[in-house]
Order: sequence, then structure tokens, then C-alpha cells
Amino acid sequence: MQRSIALVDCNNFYVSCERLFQPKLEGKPVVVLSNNDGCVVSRSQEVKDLGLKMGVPWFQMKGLAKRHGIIALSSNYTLYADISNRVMRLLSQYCPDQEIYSIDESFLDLTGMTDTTQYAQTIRCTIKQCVGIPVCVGIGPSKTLAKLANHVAKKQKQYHSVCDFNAMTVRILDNLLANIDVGEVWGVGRRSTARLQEMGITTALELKYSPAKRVRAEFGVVMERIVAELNGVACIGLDEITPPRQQIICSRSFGMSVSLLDDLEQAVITYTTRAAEKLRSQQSLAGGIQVYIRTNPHKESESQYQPTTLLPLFEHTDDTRLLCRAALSGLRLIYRSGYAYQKAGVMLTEIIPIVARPRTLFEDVAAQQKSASLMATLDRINHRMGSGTLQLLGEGVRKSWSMKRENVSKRYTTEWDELAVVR
DNA sequence: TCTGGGGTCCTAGGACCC
DNA sequence: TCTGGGGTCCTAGGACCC
Repeated sequence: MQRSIALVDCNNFYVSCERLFQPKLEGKPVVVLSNNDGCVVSRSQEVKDLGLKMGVPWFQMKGLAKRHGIIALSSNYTLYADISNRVMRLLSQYCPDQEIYSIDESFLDLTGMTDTTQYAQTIRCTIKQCVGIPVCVGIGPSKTLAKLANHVAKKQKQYHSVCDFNAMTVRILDNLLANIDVGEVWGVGRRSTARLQEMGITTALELKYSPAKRVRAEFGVVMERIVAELNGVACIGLDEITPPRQQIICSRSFGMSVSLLDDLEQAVITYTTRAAEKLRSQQSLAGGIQVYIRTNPHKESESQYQPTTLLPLFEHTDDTRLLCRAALSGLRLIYRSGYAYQKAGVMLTEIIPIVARPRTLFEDVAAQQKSASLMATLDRINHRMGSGTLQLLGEGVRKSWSMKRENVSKRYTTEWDELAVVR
């Protein structure tokens, strides 16, 4: 039986979330910026129409922004995550076979359903009505084709936000593919696009009909799979259960450059604390922790230094205190004075499920239980009273290095003090 | 002045083993 | 002339995604 994979993708997701609570932004050119108000990460249609590209550093755009009255907002991930959860929960009611692919995208397996196009329209209208977020739906026999169908649904108005490749003849489908750049295909990035173009493959259609052997030889198995997927052979399965992370990263650029070890220590403790929370929330333990600091690579005139170090842990743990201790010893190992640091980060590695904790000869079961109950209490209080209510002293209170967010909206749906007020 | 953050998978090459 | 062959594990780096 032909498979029917749908990809539901929220339109301009972060901007749409902001507009939910600030309707005055409707119809205006709006962007949402990355951390530290660095780069453009979400654009309203009005901004896309102006030709402003994704990922561009904001300071380069200020002139253009002023001329067109573009409104720039700092990112508010607490809000976006909550809205995302609402969308995903609603989608799960329409289709139990769901893979949440990213904060604003979900694959649904609609195989066996009779009128998928109509069903997708129903889903789209419900999400708009119940959550307020506009979405587009693409449907195809493979994930890669569902992705492309979604691309078409977004670009071509006549599809009314739903494009169903499975409801088309091959001739019509190929006609569409002939008008899509090869770089738009899921999994074909900048590098591969350039190399494909050199080989004379410039459209999705040309990639679809390119010889599998040659693709395999030139690009490897990944590209070979993409070609198969373009031909309707589903090679990439639907992952309904999110597997636990194999590595957990927490890193941030600073709001200003930092030179003192004291400040870096605060930052590293803060990031390790976050990473440990994520680790515990997926019921895992880490066996190693990597720490890195780095100067600003964009400032070529300044001396550069980007050391990193990996600390193996004595035994696997999820205890914030032990992880911080290791992270700090790593930081002190690599720190050199006299550099202007711009960013620090930690990465938890060798992650295993807590139930698979290796037994060791010298393990102290009583200490493990004590640690577990302390961490559970810590998490409970911070969950209930707000993140950071209880923290290690080393995190610091002032945090002069913390990131810049000049125009951040309220956490309308997750903080009592910041709820929207109806007059 | 001002350039994000968090992930995955694949491959090549080295170390090591029998 | 001619210096084995094959397997595993680990790591670093590349490419890609949102």
C-alpha cells in the first residue's frame, strides 16, 4: 500500500507565537532574533518579501530595518515551547502515529486514510482555531517528499496551505519537482548543492532521476537514500518515541566579552546546572563532561584561543554538584588570562539510562540514594517555584556576563505574573 | 558596538588484535 | 623486485538539520 506521510509545519513559528499575544504585530514586518539579539531566526511574511534572509546578523540589517519599520523581538523560548506543546498535543489527537520532529514540525502517518487532503485541511483549520497558529501540511509517500510537498504548500497559494503529492499524477508531480532547486531537498545542504550543480543536477527532479550508483559513489549512502525517497521509496522511518539524547549541550555567548576566571566559573556552573537538569529529566547519567571556552572568531584582530577539554567522571552521575566540580576543574585546566572570551559551553557525554548504572567495586549506594533524593527535591522546587529558585552558590547572583535580550516579550502562558490581562 | 544554540549521522584513519 | 589480511573500536571532523 502507498504510504501517506504528512508533515505539519508551523508558519513563521516564533513570529506567529508573538503575534498571538500582540495582535498589533499582525500585518507588520516582524523578526525574532537569536540569543544575544544576534541573528534573525524567524521572519514574518512581510520581512521575507523584503528579501531579508534567515540567519543574517541583526546589526547588519539595522539600516534596512529602520527604512521599513521592521520590529525586532528577542527570542522567548519559554513561550514558544509552551505553544509548541499545545500544537503537538492537538495533532496527536488527529493521528496517533506522530513524530515530533522539531519545535514547529511534526510528521504524521496517515497511511490507509481515504481523503488525506481533506483530513489535512481539517487539521490545519483546527490548529488555527484552537491554538491560533497558522500551519501548512505537505503529504507524500516518504518523509523527503512530504517535506517538499510542504515547501510547495507554503510557496504556492493555490494549494490553500495543503499540498498532497499522493493525490497527483507522476506527470504533475514531476512538473512541480522540476521547479524546485535541488538545495531545497531535505538533507541536501550548501556543500552538496554546489557539488551537485557542478554535475549538472540543479533541480529536485534531476536529483530524483539521477543514477543511484553514481550518487552513491560521489556522495555516499545518505544521498543515495535521498534519491530513493524522492522516488517514493520510504527509507527513513517515523520515530514516534524520542530516543534519549546521547549528548546534552548547554552553551551561550556572553552579553559582553569576559576575561576573568571568576566570571567564566559562574557561567560554567550555570550551564552545567542546566545540562544536569536536562540529564535528569530524561532519566540518564553522564560518564563524561566536556568544557570549552572561546574567544570571538569574528574579531580577527584579537588573539584567538578556543581550548576544550574532556573530563571522564569517576562514575556515571546526574548530580549537579559532581558535574560542576568536574566542569570547574576542566575550566581551570584550559583557562588562560589575557583573552577576551565570548562564549563558554559544557557537553555531557557517555550518557546511559539510569537503570543501566554500572556497578562498581567501590560504589557507595547510600551516597547515591542521598544524592538522588536531594536532586529530586531541587528539581521539584525549581519546577514549582520557577527555574533558578534554588541554585548552587557558585552560579553567582550578579551575572554581569549574561546574555542580551533587549526586547523580550512576556511569558504569557507559563508565569502567573505575566499572564495576558483582559480589560 | 553588534555574528545563536542544540542536536544527529556518517566516514576516514589510527590503534590494536589475532 | 615483491614485507598479510581482516576485523573491531575509538575519535575527529564533516555535513546536515531546525
